[in-house]
This record gives sequence, structure tokens and C-alpha cells, in this order.
Amino acid sequence: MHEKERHRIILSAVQDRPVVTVQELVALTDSSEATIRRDIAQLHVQKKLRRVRGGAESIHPPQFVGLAGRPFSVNETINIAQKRAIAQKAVELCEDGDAIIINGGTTTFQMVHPLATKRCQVFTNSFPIAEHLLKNSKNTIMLSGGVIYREQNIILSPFDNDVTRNFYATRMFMGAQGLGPLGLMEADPLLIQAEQKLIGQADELVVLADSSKFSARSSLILCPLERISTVITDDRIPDSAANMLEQADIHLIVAETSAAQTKATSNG
Amino acid sequence: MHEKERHRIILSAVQDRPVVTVQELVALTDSSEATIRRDIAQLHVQKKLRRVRGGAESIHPPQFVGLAGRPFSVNETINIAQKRAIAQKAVELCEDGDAIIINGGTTTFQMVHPLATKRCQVFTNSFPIAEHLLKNSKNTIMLSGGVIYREQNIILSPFDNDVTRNFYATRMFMGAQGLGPLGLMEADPLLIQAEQKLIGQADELVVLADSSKFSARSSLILCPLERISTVITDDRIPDSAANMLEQADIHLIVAETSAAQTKATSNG
DNA sequence: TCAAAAACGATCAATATCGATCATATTGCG
DNA sequence: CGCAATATGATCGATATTGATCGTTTTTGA
Repeated sequence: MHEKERHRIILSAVQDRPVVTVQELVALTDSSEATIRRDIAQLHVQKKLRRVRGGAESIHPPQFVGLAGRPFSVNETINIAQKRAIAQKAVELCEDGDAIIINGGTTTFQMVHPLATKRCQVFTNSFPIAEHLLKNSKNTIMLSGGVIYREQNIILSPFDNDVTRNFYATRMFMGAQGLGPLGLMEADPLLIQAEQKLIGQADELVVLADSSKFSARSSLILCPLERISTVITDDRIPDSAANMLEQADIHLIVAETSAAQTKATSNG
Repeated sequence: MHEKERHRIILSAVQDRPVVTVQELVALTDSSEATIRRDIAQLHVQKKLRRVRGGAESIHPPQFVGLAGRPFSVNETINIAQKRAIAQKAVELCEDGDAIIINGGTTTFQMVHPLATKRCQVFTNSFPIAEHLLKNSKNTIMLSGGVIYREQNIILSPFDNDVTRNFYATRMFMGAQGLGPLGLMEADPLLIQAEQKLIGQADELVVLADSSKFSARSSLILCPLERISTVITDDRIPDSAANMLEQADIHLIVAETSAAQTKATSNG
């Protein structure tokens, strides 16, 4: 067996499981311990894996830090003040007893805090949202079934016949990657699939989009503007975007980012 | 078992309860007290957990225990040693890549710790099981859709057409309220509904029942003995029960409650 | 308060793993 | 074919990890 071939096998094995032992790799590649050690040492200096006593481990998060406290570690902190204010406005649309759908996302996740004091029927495809509401509120939680995708933190079923079809709500709340004249735009095909499944299960479609989303562009169009009933954004929305929404007959709610008074726009 | 693997199991165990004892971890990892102590000391300086006398505790502040915080606060601690040993045996039946179904329950929940080092395709109707495996393992997690019932901690759909029907496994693992000549018995109608939905979606039905379950009786019969392939119990199973299972041609696995052996307490 | 039990820390022997070295095999090239 | 360069396998002393023992400290319960 050639060196490259062993390396491929080793890297493949180390990605599968948190830690692979030298013995396992010896059995896997049918070569000697010494060779495996040399390979591991090589791959270690190449930063392809981390060498540990007894074998090797993946260089990527050896630790599964829970998604409980900080569901979306990367995106969560950007524009957090705007997202909170927007989510607050979104929850203000809800009354006890309402049946609502919350699509997974970093902006919609912020709805969980104001929702803690409500008692709604919440249908979601987001594991973190369900988890948080379950532990910190008395809302009735309904979850879509399917595979849990770790990266996007959503639950998605490849089948069309899941319980999603049996739930109908007055409002659906969702975020977006971008919002332009062509409609609602998204970058991740997986999210597209999840969202399209839910759109159509609610009377009104409420889009939560901070003002940065009006300049973002993505390749995939999720749905046209006509489908949107309401857009909630922050007070930095450009006039052009506001006009666009007005012409599409979309109800626009602007959340004052009180914390972001750094902008110091005395409203008038 | 290797160091990293033990650490994963320890961290997994420390997350679902306020404190884990050294003894529990010894049973869970099949290593010595000294090693566990050393591991805990290591993880302590790494701030992955907090070392306390008798074991270790989670570094994160105690969760909201009020609503639905800890999975099964009441039942979880009774017969815990037996349940762990039984769950350990159950996981030994699983190999990487297997598709398995885990029905919600306090005994089956204990499977999450040994499962932390596996990579199976796990379908479950239990929110806590899904949550724990999602955060502490690389298994693929699939969830049934529906309403989350807080008291039983399971997800249940009143509809027959959910994704459950689209998943088929080699084995289904489930607990039970009682196990007698008439078959598998359950007390909660809600659980009956959930379990009957899953039975039939797997080749083999594996029942996890500690020995106290053979004397328990409930009003509702879930399925006859013939449907059961394997029963895993502890070493206090009465001979009469063992005979009953043998006559029903059920494979019986007895888990040695090793912790009880060191104590050498003649049970009474 | 005292005694028993449990948990702890330190130590040591057994085991597993490692690193270095040398022998052997394979490859490339003149 | 011969030779050098490289890769691989084997051996052995060095090092690290593990499990057991034992004396000490802390907790438990009367």
C-alpha cells in the first residue's frame, strides 16, 4: 500500500470518529505500527490531524460544546441588538393561544426570549428554538420530524408526508439571507428546502430581516415579494428598500434599536 | 478504552445530571477509580467540568430545573446502577453504521452515554435523548415530528403519516412498565400510542427491563411476548421470569451490576 | 464526640506506547 | 546489473499510562 493511500485512509478514519488508535489503523491499512506512527507524525506537522498518545484525533472541534447556551456561535453575535429588537416586534404580533410557525435562524431564535411569557402553539423546525421554549416557557411546542442537521440546526425531512402538512398557523416567522425586488433570497439549499416546506402552512408570512439584508444578495430565490405579508426590520433600512416594500403592498414594521442610539437619530 | 474516549463519556455523563460520582464513571468506562480521578483532575484544569468530592459536576450553572429542565428528575435515580448496566449491554449490540430506534424512557436514556463514542443512525421520539446525542456524539439523529409532551418528554404525532413510517431499523430499543406472560405492559396511554407507532419499524425488538419490572403489573398490554426478540435485564431477575422468557424463545441478556458486586451485599 | 465508611493522594509495579536505530525491501537511475 | 535513495518492518530501551495498594483525610451516622 502506498503512502498516499494510507494517508487517505487515516484521514478518513480520523474524521469518522473522535479518536483512532494506532492499532485500528494498523488493522485498517495492513501495515506496521512504525509506519502508522510515521504517518501520523507527518500528518500532524501538516496539521491534517492532531497526534495524541495511542493514536490520532480530529483537528476539528474535539469538543461538542452544547448548542443550548449559544445555538449559532458564529452568526449569533452579529447585529445582535437589531435582531433582538426585531424579534421583540415579531413577538408583539402574537397573542396567547395563537398558532404560529417559527422557521429556524439566528434572527428568529431571538424570539424565544420575549416568547417566554406567552402561551402560544409554536411549530418549529429548529431544534434550539424548541429546546429553549421547552425549558423556559409554557408554550405548546410542536416539532417537525426528520434528520437534525447540525450545522444549520434545523430538522428536515426528505419526505413530503410529515406532520408539517397537518399544521396550519395564522403566522409564519422567518429570517432570510437577503430581501430584494426579486423576492426573498437564501444561500443555503438546505434552508431553502426547509422553508419552502413551511411556507404555505400559514396565512401570513412575516419576514424578520435586519437592514443589512436589503443589500445582501444570494443566488437562490425562495419566494416572490407578493407572498410576504409583513417585514420587520430595524431603523437603518434604506429609503429605497422601504419604497420597494411599500409598492409590493407589504406591511413594514420598523423596530427602534434603542440600544443602538449610537446612531443618534432622534426620531421625528 | 482510550483517554479521549473516556473523557468524552465523562463529559457526556456530567451534562445530564448535576453531579456524577466516580463510581458511576468507573462502571460507565470500565476503568479504575484512579484513572477516573486522574481524568477528572485533567478535565478540571481544562475547565471542562468542576471537580467535587465524590465525582464531578457540570461547570455550567444549574439549569432551570423548574419546568422541564432535567429529563426525568424523579424516576431517573431509581435503580440507576441496573439501568446503566442494562443500557450498556444494549449499546454493545450496536455497531457503527447501524440504524436503530430508541424509544423514550428512563432506562433507554442511559444508552446515550455509551452511545457517545458510536456513530449510528438513531431515530428517537425522545427529546432528551436527541438533545444529548446531538450535543455529545457524532451519531446521526432523526426525530419524530409532533407535539412535545413535557411530562413524558416524548414527541407524539396524532397523525399516522409522519416520518416514522419512512424509517426502518435493524433494532428498536424500548423500556417498559412491566413484563409478564401476557406480554409487554405499559401504564401511560400516551406512551402506548408512541410505542405502538414505532414497533413494526424494526426487525428486532429489544426490551430493556430491570428485574423489578417482572413483578410490576399494568393494565395495558402493548404487545405479546412473541414480538420481542431480546430482553436485557439485570442479575436479580427471578428464575420464574427467566423461564417464562426462555419458553417464549426470547434471547435473554443479563447485565452484571458490577457495582453491586464490589459491595458484596447479599441483597435482601 | 467517636467510630466506621468512603474518598483521596501518593507510590509502585505492570502494561502500553513511543522514539531511535538498524535491517530489509522497493524504487529509480545510470 | 549495480548502486543509491527511500520506504517499510522489527527490535529494544525510554517514557507514559494504568491499576492496585496503603496510609491519610473527610464525611456519615450513631
